[in-house]
Amino acid sequence: MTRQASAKASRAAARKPVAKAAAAKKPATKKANSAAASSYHHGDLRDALLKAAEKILERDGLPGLTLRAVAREAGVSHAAPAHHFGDLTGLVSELAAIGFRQFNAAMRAAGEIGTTPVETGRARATAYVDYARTHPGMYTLMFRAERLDMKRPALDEAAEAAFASLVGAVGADRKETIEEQTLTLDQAADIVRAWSLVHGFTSLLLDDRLYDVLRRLPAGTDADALLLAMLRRANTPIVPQP
Amino acid sequence: MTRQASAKASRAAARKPVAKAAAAKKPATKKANSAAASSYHHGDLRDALLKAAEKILERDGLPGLTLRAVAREAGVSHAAPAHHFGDLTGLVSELAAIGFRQFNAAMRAAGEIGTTPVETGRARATAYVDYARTHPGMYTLMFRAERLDMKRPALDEAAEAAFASLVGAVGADRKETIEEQTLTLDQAADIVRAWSLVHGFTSLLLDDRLYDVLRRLPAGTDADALLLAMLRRANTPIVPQP
DNA sequence: TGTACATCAGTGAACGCGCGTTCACTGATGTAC
DNA sequence: TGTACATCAGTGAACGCGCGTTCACTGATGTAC
Repeated sequence: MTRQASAKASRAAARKPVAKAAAAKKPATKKANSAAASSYHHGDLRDALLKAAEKILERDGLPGLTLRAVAREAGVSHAAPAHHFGDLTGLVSELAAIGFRQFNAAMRAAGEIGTTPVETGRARATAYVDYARTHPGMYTLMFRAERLDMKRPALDEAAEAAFASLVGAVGADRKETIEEQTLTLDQAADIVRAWSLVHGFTSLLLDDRLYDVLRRLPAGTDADALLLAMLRRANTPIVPQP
Repeated sequence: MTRQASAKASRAAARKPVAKAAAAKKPATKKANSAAASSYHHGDLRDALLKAAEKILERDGLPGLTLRAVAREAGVSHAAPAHHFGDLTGLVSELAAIGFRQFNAAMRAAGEIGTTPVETGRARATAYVDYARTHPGMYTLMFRAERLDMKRPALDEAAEAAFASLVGAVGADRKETIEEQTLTLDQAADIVRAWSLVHGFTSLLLDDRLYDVLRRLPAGTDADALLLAMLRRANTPIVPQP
């Protein structure tokens, strides 16, 4: 079966099975489920569309993420997503907000690890790269999509929260509380330095640009080892002092 | 006049003026110009298509770079680019190779600046960011286009040459000649560290993600100042030693 | 010097595709009475 | 408890758009003789 044919088939049939599955799971909770039990009204389509969008994003990449593809994946008519999100920018921006929340949660959890600043920093950096590797589509969407509307409240809020975490972490390394509203040049430099280092590594890794380095290393040295080595070296001056 | 209408008009008329202009410029040099003087055979269409592609890339971004748009910009039929490059991947890969050559030349020129390693490193980093800022489309194409065929000889060669420059520069900082074929983990760590730092900064800058930092800095502090401050800080440990 | 001819760069019409958007519609929901 | 009705989530047909690809073709070039 071709992909188109399969999509066509599911378009016709998917709505009912989905509704039935939901109904079978919790058949009695009427108030919460009455909508989902129907085959016409989905009940929680907005959420289902976002889940479908994430799935497509990770499977087919950003170019595959279209309103029609999302509708297809969710088994609804192709006009339904526009109903909920207005246009692709709307959907994609809401999806990115979810990404920032996931990402921020991972960062904060990692911040609890380790007893020394060095250990904690390492844990955070590793979590950063890990999130990007397990959610490459999301990461790409969050950090380089031209299509995002950063002024959307949900997205703006989530992105600001992630930034605040970064600022807090750098402040902790500097043994101070950074007043977020006005940064000194030194504080900004440290923030941008940490961010650039790990974001740059992540970007190069996702774009397959570290291959040239990795293949020249002793067999068995993987990206994780390279990241840790880089972080270790990052604690020494780039240019040796005379 | 709408963009479509204008494109339509130029499609019909552009070939002749172009040929005439070329003929007027060097009317006598027969051998070099006999092809360009004709209105049917372009003479150097391959080159003209690449120039048109670069123009579109910088003006409309990667999504605007299509075979048809390139043909339109060059004033030839839309089937002509396929004739020269096979498909979009071919054209885009050749274009990226040009980008890597430009980029590498800029890096090497910057490497001549400065008398101390710190000054030279700063010049190189600045040149790196400057190239990306003056050629954002090209930079994006080179470092994140999924569409590139890195196995194309021209592209592979140009990208490898740029990488070799980086390795050489890091080797100079380490006061050693790095044998490119087999890296130690420490050498690789330093290479990736320098690259990640400047590539990360560049990516965040191009994607407008440094806005949150810049707007919190004293008025007048621009991206250049932030870059220099970051490089200065990068010569101290991330986490202060106890 | 002139002519015939192979080559091939570039044309333009045609095709099918997937997309976003629009819009009159349908059918389930929940509230007012 | 039952009925009427407003609401609105979701449908599906239709539209126009730009794209890549194909292919028979045309017209300039340069070489062979």
